[in-house]
Amino acid sequence: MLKISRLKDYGTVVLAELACHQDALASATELANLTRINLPTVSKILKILNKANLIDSVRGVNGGYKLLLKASEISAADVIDAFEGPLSITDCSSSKHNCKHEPLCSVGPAWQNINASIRALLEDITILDLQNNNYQHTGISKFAGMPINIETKVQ
Amino acid sequence: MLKISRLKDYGTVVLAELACHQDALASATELANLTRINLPTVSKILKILNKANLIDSVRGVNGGYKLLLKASEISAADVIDAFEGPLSITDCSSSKHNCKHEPLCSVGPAWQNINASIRALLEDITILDLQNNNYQHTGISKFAGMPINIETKVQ
DNA sequence: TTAAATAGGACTAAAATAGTACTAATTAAA
DNA sequence: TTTAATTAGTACTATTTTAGTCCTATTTAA
Repeated sequence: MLKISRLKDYGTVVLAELACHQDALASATELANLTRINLPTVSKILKILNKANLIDSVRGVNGGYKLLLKASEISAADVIDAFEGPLSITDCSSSKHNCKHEPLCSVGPAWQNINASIRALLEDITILDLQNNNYQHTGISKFAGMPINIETKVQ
Repeated sequence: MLKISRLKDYGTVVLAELACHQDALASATELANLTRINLPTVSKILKILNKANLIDSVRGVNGGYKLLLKASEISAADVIDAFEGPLSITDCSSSKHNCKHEPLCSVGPAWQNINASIRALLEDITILDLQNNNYQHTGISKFAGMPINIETKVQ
């Protein structure tokens, strides 16, 4: 399936929530309550986002987290990168080539372009866009009735 | 990670190989040799593609597979659909909503638009494009030097 | 000194994925 | 009519990835 993991999805939710707090600190506990995501999971996500320099942390009593950048300056691609480094749609769409199939693979190079396109798409979407749901794409209308039917799984 | 599975990637490779054979039948064994993908795996892929009506099969001695549509008529999205049904970038980007977070989730609706955009992108790419590596996207140049570094894993 | 909070890492459990193996059905050709 | 080549279908196992939890250390305000 072409998908981002649940943790990354939650990552955007937590960032969006942090954006609502502007420069005020929010603790992991508060964020867990606000987002209804379990505390240990929120905590884990915050550590990852912090390590990726998307948020700032303050330890000790009354500590917490806040955004280091504005919501409009954090892209969906940044979030994905925070969790695992730059994305790649297939193993061989990476720019490093050492796939044993490569000499025979007829489709590899094209995936690299596709990968770049998807990345470009995700670079253009910010946490602010996600919050406001103001992301629009010219091609959307074409798929107005498209049959998406992945089951929703909650923790 | 935002990625399609290896099996789907192989699916495009096998389809591209079949496209080279035009209307002649190619057996699973031949295709395995040509693509260097293990026979049992190629066999599994062919069954899936057949079930999805992307290819035709003939049983018995001298049997094999061939494309049902032209390479220019099969999109990357078709291949993904064949393996698992329509794609969805996050659980909640589906049009069916029963996520317990939904009443509080600030980002869900936007993911649905992003999902549609990525799907539109993949709908526009055909097996022929993949073969010829002639897929081009206006945004690519922007990411010419982008740091992709996912390790390549081969079977 | 204490309590609230983050940091980091280790661990377990669950889910997804890949790959393999086996049996049945089909068909051309000997 | 028998045999061998070939696909169909299904079930199984192993591996990998992901999610989630827990514990201990560190920091800091009160």
